[in-house]
Amino acid sequence: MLLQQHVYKIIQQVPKGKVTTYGDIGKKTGTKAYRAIGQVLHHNPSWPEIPCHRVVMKDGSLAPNYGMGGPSVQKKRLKDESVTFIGNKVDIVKHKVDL
DNA sequence: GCTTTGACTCTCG
DNA sequence: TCGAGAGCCAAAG
Repeated sequence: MLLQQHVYKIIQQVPKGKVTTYGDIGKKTGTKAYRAIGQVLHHNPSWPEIPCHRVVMKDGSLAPNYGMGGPSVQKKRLKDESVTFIGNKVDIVKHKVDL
């Protein structure tokens, strides 16, 4: 399966109110090209299909160059899904989904 | 068609 | 503990 499709599938498996990391996706897909995952998400089709706001860095930080108005929107969306924040980072310890 | 760069992570010094 | 280098995939120039 293409890495792209695999990544999409993993993200779709993330339940509401939970988040995942690039590293986890990479491990799940069995690839070490974490950058490719970000690249794929950058060119993602649309929101409902690919909730890239549920994908954060390993330490819980949001993407610095996040589109659609920057990380603020992503943060807002996550908050709307009952995701707690620690300063400007996601509470990855509590919300990191264990696939 | 090849080269460069990018929403990353891990390992070594 | 912090900084630098390597590895991998995909899209754009």
